[in-house]
Amino acid sequence: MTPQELAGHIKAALLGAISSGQLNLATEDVPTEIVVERPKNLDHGDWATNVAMQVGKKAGLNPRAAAEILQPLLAALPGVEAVEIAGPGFINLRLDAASQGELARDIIAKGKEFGRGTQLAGKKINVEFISANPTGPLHLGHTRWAAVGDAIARVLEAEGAESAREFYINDLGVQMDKFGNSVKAAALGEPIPEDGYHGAYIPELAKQVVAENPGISDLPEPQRGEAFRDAAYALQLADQKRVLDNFNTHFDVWYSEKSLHTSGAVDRGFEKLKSQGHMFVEEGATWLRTSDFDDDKDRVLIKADGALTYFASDTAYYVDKRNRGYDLCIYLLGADHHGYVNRLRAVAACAGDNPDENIQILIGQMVKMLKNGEEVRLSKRAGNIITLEDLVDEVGVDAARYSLIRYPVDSPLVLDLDLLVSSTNDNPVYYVQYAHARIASVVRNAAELGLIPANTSDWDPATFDPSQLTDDREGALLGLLADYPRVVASAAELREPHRIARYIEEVATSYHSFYAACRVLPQGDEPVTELNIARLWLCAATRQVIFNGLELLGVSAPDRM
RNA sequence: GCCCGCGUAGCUCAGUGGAUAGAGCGUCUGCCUCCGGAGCAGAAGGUCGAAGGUUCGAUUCCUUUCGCGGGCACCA
Repeated sequence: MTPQELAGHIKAALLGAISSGQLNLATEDVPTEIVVERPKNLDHGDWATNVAMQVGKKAGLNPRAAAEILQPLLAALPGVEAVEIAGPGFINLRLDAASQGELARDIIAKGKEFGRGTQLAGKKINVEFISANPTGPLHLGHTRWAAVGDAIARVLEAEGAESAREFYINDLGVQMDKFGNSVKAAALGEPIPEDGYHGAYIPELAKQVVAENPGISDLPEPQRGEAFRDAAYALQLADQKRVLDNFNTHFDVWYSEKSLHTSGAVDRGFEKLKSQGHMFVEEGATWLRTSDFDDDKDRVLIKADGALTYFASDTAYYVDKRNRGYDLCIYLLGADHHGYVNRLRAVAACAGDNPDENIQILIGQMVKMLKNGEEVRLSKRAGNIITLEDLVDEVGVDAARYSLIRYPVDSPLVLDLDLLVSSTNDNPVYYVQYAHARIASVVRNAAELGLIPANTSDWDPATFDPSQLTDDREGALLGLLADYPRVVASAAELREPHRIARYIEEVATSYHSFYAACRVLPQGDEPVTELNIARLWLCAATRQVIFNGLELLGVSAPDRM
């Protein structure tokens, strides 16, 4: 029995108590969602609910009295072994082994589908992240979002949303010209302009541009400058794509800022804003009255000299996303962009949307790398910025992704490289992957011994007797596995994939504990028992949950390490 | 000055109003004749920055305050 099913039963019991007159409560005072949780302390039971405390007051009873009315009704439920009232009015439920163990069968039947939900079914969500200038390698700040943004999209999809990962290419403006001029200068052997780009990748890029474009240095200006800029841009963007692909983050849409202007999207955006009545002209400039909606000042769209601001692109881009059919636009921005939150929300409001529904902006704090106890500041590739590739070179893709996703994004993150390459308990990614590999090994051995087919999809449900799983550690593990769908749902709702990571770490811990105490395979020439088989089902179910969880993080689940 | 985030064990950090506040590291004590010891079992370690408030109940929500980090543009 899953906690969701249990919650349904409890609600039915509650409604039953009302209709039979045992409980004097209006049906609209029945909570729509009954909270069923794993108690922190498992001595309290397998599951706990606080409904009695929620409805007690409304029913004119103290919480314990309300709990006492519900107690016999819950005790009569199939699969419920014991019901206790504790503390201020918690109702603690204990399931019998068979009912609790059924879950393993359910998990194996569902496979990769286990844990997926429908909370966001039918929603089209645009998740925009990284959006770096194509003028250099991706740095550590981008890297955090490369991992977390992708994981958020995966988690949203697990709850039924149709999500698109989108990369906004800032390919317009003076930065591009500075970049082009820097590459050109490097190619021509001239000093790179003071305000240009000085990373070590610039001369390399220059070499490549010249090699691929014979005669480019001999073009007349301004064609030469443009040719350098465009060629370097193409190479740099391709490099960003390559790096991200290698990082297991695959964008669905690469959206060019320049194309906003050439496609007429900017004009359409302005029309939209004008039609909503929030644009005005003052001192020769055209403004958007964002201060109508919580922004601290109005923003310029068209400068007095007729040039468009960057903010104009932002507004057009938002309107364009909505025109492309996204119900919700999520922006994942660095801490240095936090001043954008209110103005972007105001843009949504100015476009006639609901900022609480159609737009969401998440701010990620800074990332630092530590090596030998000191902050790493120098990159081989890019001089004084650390790149995504530097991190991957040091620790590999799995450890990099996992450790970036493992923490909530709103606190600054310090990655200790020495720890991330260590193969022990203190390195969470290996701890989790190890549990997965260990289970795979047990199942492999079982198949070799002829206990069970190698592939779980060939396992015969009739051979599984869940009532065999009576050990406390088996119960603890099963209860934890049952919680997985709820963890995925809350990770999706809160856009916090780190919850998945923390959860599968708990699963790994619980599994190791079970494994140490409960022998799975028969020893020596012992006969095969139903208990052996039941434990194999539990092992396979655990492996599936770890696998599914790692997949939502974009981290591999190896069968051998 | 104004805005945002963060203050939880010696360290790095979890904890979307619930029971005795958790994990890893570090320190200390145990466990390899058999399924992967990259593991397990246990001990010690806390005025949840501070003060008020809301609540049956606050680390969690609100106010004030102290400390730390980040941000303010007719830049991109």
